[in-house]
Amino acid sequence: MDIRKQILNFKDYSRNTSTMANLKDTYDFEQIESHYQKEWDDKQTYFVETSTENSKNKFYCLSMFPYPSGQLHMGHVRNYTISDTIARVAKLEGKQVLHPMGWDAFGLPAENAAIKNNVPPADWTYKNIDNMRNQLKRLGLGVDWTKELATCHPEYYKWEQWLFTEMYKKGLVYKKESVVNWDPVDQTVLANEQVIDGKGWRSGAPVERRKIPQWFFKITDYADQLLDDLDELEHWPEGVKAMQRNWIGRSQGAQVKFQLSAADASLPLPADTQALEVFTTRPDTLYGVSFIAIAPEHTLSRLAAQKNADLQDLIDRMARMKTSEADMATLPKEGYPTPFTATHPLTGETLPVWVANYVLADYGSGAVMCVAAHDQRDWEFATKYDLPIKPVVSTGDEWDYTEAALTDLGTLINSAEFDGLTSADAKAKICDKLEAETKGFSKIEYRLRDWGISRQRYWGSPIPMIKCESCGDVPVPKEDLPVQLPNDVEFTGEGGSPLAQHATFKHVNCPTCNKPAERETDTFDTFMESSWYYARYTCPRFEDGILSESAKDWTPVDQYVGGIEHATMHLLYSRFLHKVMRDFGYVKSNEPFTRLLCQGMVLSESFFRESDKGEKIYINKLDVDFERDEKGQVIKATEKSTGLPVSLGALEKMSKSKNNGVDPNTLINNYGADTVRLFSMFAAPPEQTLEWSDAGVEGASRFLKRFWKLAYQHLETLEQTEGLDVASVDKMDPKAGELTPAQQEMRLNTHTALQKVTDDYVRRQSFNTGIAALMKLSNQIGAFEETDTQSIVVRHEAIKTLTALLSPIAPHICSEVWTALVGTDLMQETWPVLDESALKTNTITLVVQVNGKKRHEMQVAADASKEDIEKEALSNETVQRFMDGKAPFKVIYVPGRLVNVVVK
RNA sequence: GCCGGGGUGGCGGAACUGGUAGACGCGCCGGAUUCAAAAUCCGGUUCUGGAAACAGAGUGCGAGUUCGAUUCUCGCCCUCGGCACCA
Repeated sequence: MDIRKQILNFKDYSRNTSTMANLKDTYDFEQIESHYQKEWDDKQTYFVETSTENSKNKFYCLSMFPYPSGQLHMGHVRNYTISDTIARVAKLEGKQVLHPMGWDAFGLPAENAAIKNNVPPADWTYKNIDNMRNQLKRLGLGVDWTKELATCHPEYYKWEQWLFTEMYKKGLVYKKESVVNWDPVDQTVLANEQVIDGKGWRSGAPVERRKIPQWFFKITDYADQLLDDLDELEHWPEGVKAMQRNWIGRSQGAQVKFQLSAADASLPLPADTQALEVFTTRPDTLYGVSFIAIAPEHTLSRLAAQKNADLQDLIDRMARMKTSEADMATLPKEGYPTPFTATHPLTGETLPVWVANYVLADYGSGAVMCVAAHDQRDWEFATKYDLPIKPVVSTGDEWDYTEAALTDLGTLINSAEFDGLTSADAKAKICDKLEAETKGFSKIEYRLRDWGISRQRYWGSPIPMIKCESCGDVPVPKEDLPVQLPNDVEFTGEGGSPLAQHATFKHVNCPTCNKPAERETDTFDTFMESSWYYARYTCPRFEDGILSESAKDWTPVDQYVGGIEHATMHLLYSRFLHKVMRDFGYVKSNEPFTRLLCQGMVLSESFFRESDKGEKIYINKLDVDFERDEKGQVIKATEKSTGLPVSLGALEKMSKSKNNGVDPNTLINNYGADTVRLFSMFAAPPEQTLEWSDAGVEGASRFLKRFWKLAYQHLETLEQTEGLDVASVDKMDPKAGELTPAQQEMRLNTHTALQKVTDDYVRRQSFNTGIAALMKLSNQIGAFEETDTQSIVVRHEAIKTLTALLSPIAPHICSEVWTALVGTDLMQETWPVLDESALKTNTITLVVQVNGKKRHEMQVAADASKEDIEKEALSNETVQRFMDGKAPFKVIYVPGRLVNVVVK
């Protein structure tokens, strides 16, 4: 079980100079793939020493590590093929490539399996890891397995516990009450996904919101840095950066104080709630405030509910809601008036105080000032309850306030001495006035909330804190780390966390005063493990600290590849911990991931028929017969076993429940890893969704067979030519002597492809178009049938180039072809060198348009002058026909592209 | 609801900086090979009209900017991802 057992002994293999293998006449992927996978393992081809020296030319390529569910799925295949391709390109470019793999091994599924099958989570997880590692290896990934780590291993979580205690000492950790989903029947805390329609997934009981003390990281201390440093991330998708900016949600506004009074003498205001502090991003609309709204969980709401059964009902219903923002935002607006009023700080006006279900208790103070005229949510609420709508901003145009709120900025009206000011000026001036009268001040607020890291679960890293009656919260000292998870635990899914129920885990002596104390039984949020693993990969067995010097040299990650679903949380938390580790002196950079590629999901068609009860029964594609029309469109589908008609469902993310998953293992058995990799990379650009297609896989397989045959036939021709052998051809210069036009064209095609594929792989990361260019080159090589010596040399260059360029995608077949063609180890080779001279041509094709429509194509000399080109274009018969006898009004010439003749 | 993607032939996709819409692959159609089939090879394949040459239309919908828009702007529709305890 110990992952250190995975470390292999290194042998010193010299460069492979084995004698050239003759290719077999058929492509035997099984034999080739197992041979090279073994060879790479034996030679430790992908091992990299994470030394300072090597770091000067380093390339750290990382894919988001998988949760070890036990089954590799196509999403994994896609993710790891993308990162593997990028890593292999970098290796061919001569870089020191670190491409590690590990396991995000803590999480709910292991506990669920424990409850269901009575298997200890550790056993279940380690077994899954073994399975998945074997499956991953069959993909032929160029991964340095000596760097493997699993987050559930005590040697990993030890250091994260230690980091937590250091953060605690630096004041970055605090404890506060926070809401969880509570299942009153199972007496346990539920994750959001375990709450279905407001009910516990196992008990079916209505879930309650309950406040319990939990640990938080002060990520908000880093909010400005997290926001500002996004500008450094040139190679991140703009969309992801935008999502992070919105998530952090920095906004400039004002904190305004409203004095309260109680209208009902029997419900006096509590001593500590004589005023409400609200935050607004629109202080310019302060004169338009028509009411104040408070959250249902607010102290005043509960107070008011004592005299209002309907309000109490609303509060109860809200207490049964899930804690998610999406649920809150889609709720129809609902509220009740309270017997409290507020005084407008500037006008002295009396304003009603309402309870409103759209006010979030956890944001700010749980109260907002409502400007019905200029905020859409306030407007909806005001319209429903007939509250006043007071316009105080004008854009100069007429506005119908019975239709919607006017949310644009403008010029102030009905705002006393501020009338006529722009919204921007008014914001500042109103803040000044509030400040002068001590009724408010300007303030920056963030949407970002502190990161709650406590989970009431077993299968996570224990939070290393001890609660002592006399010393308070005491972090576990370094020498006592890690706080290990006990194995003797029972799983029932009831009664809360198994750790809290464990006989001895909880009971310890205080590290400070040695009196009996209680250990924290909550574990870390699993985002914790995934927020620093990339740094630990650089020194996974380092025993003297969280990170060795390697981490300074080998971070940041140069290329990170993973799913778009991690755009906000995982990436934000990682960026946060990276900055913390930087401030502690363990890494040097500001940001953990220099370049980010977010790959799309893998989708496939789903098929179903409806049962008598009207439920959808999903049927695997393999169990369906199809009838198609002459365009290949499915016109009829029936279930093989029953003959019943089957409906075509949507194109959906592969999942068990939709029965539309494709098993990578079966595919590798049938077609080989190279075909599966090729299809995954060819079928769509990496960041878009990928639609699975059996026919497409067949196509990828056919291409590899054609490629094989091309190489095989080339070698045959070569051997049959007198005076030639592979070794001599490989040393001959393809551009020596006069080339025939066909040979010149072949070289043009080869180097055009080389140029395009290099650009597609490296700059654009557009692998599908790169592969398309290679398929085109392959077709061109197939059409080049000359057999004279010079042509063989030209073809040799073409096939060698094709092999090298295809190798990051299909490494096994290319290794075998390369060995036969060149005799060296392709994995030790470098990227082909572009011959600029091969790209030169004498003539170019130009398009001639009339009024923007293509009407003619013409060949011109590459160095023809603008005048000559325009003259020739205008003299063309077709062009003249479309000019309809009129004189050209304007002629637009785009060099190398087109001539556009404009007539009126 | 808020934030961020996506929408192009029968299908997946290409067109990179506003300049030939449909590269490459799949499917389909025709042909070669075969006793036959599979496999393989060759040719065709956006739609409409036309025998063809050719013409017209066409990138989710509606407007706009431009000599020229899949690409830029504005307004919609559909769809996918995230929304803080799935990872």
